[in-house]
Amino acid sequence: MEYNFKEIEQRWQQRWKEEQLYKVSNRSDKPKYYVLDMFPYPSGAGLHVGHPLGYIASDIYSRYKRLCGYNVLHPMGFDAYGLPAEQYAIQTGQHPEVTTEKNIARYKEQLSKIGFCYDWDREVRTCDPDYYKWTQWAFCKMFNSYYCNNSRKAQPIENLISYFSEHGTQNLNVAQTEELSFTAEEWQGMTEKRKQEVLMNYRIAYLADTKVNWCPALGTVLANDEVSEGLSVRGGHPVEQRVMRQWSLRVSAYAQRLLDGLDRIDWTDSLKDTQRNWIGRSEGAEMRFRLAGKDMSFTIFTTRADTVFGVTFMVLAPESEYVKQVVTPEHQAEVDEYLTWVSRRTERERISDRKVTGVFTGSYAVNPLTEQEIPIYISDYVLAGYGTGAIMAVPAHDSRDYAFARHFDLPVIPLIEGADVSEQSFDAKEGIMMNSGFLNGMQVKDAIAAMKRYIEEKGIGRVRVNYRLRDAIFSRQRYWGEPFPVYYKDGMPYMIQEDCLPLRLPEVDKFLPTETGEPPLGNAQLWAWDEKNNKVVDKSLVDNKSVFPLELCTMPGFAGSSAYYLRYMDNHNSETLVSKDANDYWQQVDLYLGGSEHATGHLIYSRFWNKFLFDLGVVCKDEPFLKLINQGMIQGRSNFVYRYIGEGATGNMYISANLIDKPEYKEKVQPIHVDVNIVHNDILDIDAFRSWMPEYRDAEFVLEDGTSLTSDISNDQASGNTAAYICGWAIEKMSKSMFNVVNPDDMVERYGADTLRLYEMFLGPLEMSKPWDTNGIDGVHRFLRRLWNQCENITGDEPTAEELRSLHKLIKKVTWDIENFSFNTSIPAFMIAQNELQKCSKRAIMEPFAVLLAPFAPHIAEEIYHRCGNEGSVHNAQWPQLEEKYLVEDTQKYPVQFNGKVRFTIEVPKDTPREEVESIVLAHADTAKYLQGGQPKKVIVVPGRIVNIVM
RNA sequence: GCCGCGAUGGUGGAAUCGGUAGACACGAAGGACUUAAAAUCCUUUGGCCCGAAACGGCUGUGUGGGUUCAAGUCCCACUCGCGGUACCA
Repeated sequence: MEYNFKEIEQRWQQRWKEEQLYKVSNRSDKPKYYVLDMFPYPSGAGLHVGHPLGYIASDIYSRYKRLCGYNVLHPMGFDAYGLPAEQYAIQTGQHPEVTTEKNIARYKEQLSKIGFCYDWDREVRTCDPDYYKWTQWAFCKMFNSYYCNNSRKAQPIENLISYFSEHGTQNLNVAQTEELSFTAEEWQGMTEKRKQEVLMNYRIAYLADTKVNWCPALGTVLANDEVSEGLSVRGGHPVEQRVMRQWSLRVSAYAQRLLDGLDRIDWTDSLKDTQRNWIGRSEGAEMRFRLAGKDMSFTIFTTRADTVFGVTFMVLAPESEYVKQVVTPEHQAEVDEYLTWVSRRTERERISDRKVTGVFTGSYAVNPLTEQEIPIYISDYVLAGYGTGAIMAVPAHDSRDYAFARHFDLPVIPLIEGADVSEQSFDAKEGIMMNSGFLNGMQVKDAIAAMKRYIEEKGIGRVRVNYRLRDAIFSRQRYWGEPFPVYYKDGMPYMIQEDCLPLRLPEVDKFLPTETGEPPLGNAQLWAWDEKNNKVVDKSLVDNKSVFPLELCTMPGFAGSSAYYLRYMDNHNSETLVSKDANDYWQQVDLYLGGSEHATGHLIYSRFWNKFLFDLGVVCKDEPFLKLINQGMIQGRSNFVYRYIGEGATGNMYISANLIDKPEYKEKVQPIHVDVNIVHNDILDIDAFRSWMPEYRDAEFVLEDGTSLTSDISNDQASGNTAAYICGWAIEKMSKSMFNVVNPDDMVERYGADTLRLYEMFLGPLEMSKPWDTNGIDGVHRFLRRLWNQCENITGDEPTAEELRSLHKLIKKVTWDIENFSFNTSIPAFMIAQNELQKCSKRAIMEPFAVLLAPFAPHIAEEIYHRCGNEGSVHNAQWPQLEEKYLVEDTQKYPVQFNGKVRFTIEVPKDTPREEVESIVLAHADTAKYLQGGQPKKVIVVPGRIVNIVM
């Protein structure tokens, strides 16, 4: 009987659905295992063949764990808020909800065809009010919390308020935007509004004027991880710097815990390194520099306290608070001009153009150690957001300071013996100090420590740890996102009561900013908060007494994706984000699979979010994802035709790939992308090409054998031309514009889901990037067809020792592979076993075979399992147990090497002693031949492995 | 620049603990079956050399060194490719 994959797959998918095979309970005696795929954004383009790679791997692992007796949670849902749907809405007027709904339906259809074991009853969507209720809830909790550095956890803001009324800021050790100082009396004397302003300095979710990445084209602010090389990651639009009042999350408070936590989780080193770099911890010192002739000082941060004796100038960031205090009247105009120029530069210009710029302020600072006066400059190579926004410049030992000093002709004082600073700075933290007073003769490392001590003793500064990690900007001037549960009273934000959540996203008549430049929610009519009745009312009712305006920004993409893994544990719970029972049972994600592109975004934010919830006592684990695997990208394999552009070119003649290096065509052809779907094994379907686009209708070709094919088709047929047009190829990103997108639906249609799943795994190691080449898929499809035919009539015969050996070899291999996420090597193992067993259709062999195959190819495995006479599902079976006794062989093969080269092999009884193996080899007829009369110097016998004779 | 990852036939890749490099699959070539095609099956397939033949020789895992009886695998230096990051003091 023909292997009718379509019929088999549809039938079983239907039946599994009816029987709710994949429904997962939160109550079970079995041990739990939680497998999670990264939250997909349902884009309008649908899935291409690269997307399911990770899903297939996680599906295999989930099914394997299930067969091993675990209760496996393997959910799927959608990160449904986001820019593309909204941009589409702006262009077409189609409500993003409608587009999103449609895209999700398409994704689910595509996913279900591939036969994943998701429990769809647990699906979540970030745009669902029942879901974003908990996003808003967490935000309120963050607003009402501050971070205590002593207890190293988030605390209720009330604790801080009572501390202030008793002690003011004395001995306060908490995360804060800037260091404030006031007494208990001063606190008590503050107005309500002033108190609220002060508290903003400490809240974990806070409103502040911050320098943001503003993207004019998208009309919104973007987070650092949403910007790459000065362009928005989504859409590639230019981004500029602006100061705006924004919601932020005090992620930086958790910097140290985010760093420490990395040591306790099983992620790849590269991913951990990326996060460590992003967090960017550096230990250094803050030091106060007095202003010459003024009763004023400012603070800088340095990791090279040892170099104070070499400071020849100071530099402030253009945005630094200190700038206006330092500029002298004579230099005001020049400084203003510079500041204007800097503010006009886009981020992109700043990155691409590295020339030295800056301006002198007219003021001098006093070096606290040498008492020398040194000029203060402003330059944009100093960043306002890091350290204190001010540096002491040591040109001899910092390349940026060096460039600046050379440009402005400032002195360079070398501080390390033997360092040549005539051409460039000496940045390495090594060597012996000189020109440095009491540090002279010390190693750099000791000098840094000594200077830190000195600074603290003399009260010039203090030891300090800085992090590169910034607070996350949390406002977006967009429509399609979670609304903030916030209204404004006297200019200060207040949270909507918990029991009134969710605050639903209102309807708007257009998705663009308002005429006054407010975000799209400014277009909503029903968008004001009635504090008395606790409900949303028409904004015309705003009286600022009991009815107040609501926040107009929405939350960013990472808001909804930061705690979704918790919601899957208990997605129907309307009382809490996740019940204690459910959380205690599922604990955390055991295996998380997804792309490494989330290293500095989602994977930082959700670790932060989870730690905050952990501090609140809502979750029992302080790390969300125990083990994480990055799947590699599937790249596209593009095909090209080569248009002739040399002499006499018609612009419509194409040269076959292997001819283009010939002298008559070399450098006279232009490669043009051609749709990979009209190319098979690099041979162009000429008719399909001619009808692909009107411009190719009369295309002419020079074929592989050098003959030409004109547009006169009858002529070609008459000549009986059998040569082909061969296309060139290249590995590129899979994208529409390269015409190399391959759709999983087409693959399922042509080969079936089981073949697609097997082939995606067969392509190569999960973590590595690899090109998709449909050409190879026939191989795995043939394997399934052979297997199908082999299982036509299952018998009850006793298996032979050979057959049992093949089976148990397979059990051993596949079990090891799955445990080690080496899925690509399992497929050949199945092929080899099938080949060894091709005459075997015994139930005792094929039934366990089917169970082994079930995680990889669930449909055909189910069919074979049922042919073996089973009623229940193969997916409820038990993973076959390896029995080593079947693998034991009674003989042992030894390759025999002479000077490391294998010459022949011998076969001896198993467990032949080393000495005996040696004498057998030396007595072997061929040995004399290879010794060529010489004597072996040494004979190495590695028991069970190899023999090497050294001559 | 810095950090990370990678490089093995025409192609994707295998070699899991330092022990027969190229498993498995694609492609290609040849053959069987067939009126024919498709499908299926069989043989060959890293390169070079010798030869009537081979269970024949040499060479071979990006480059150059090294350690070892033995290196794709370990060490040192380098080249190229991919990804991340970018004035973080």
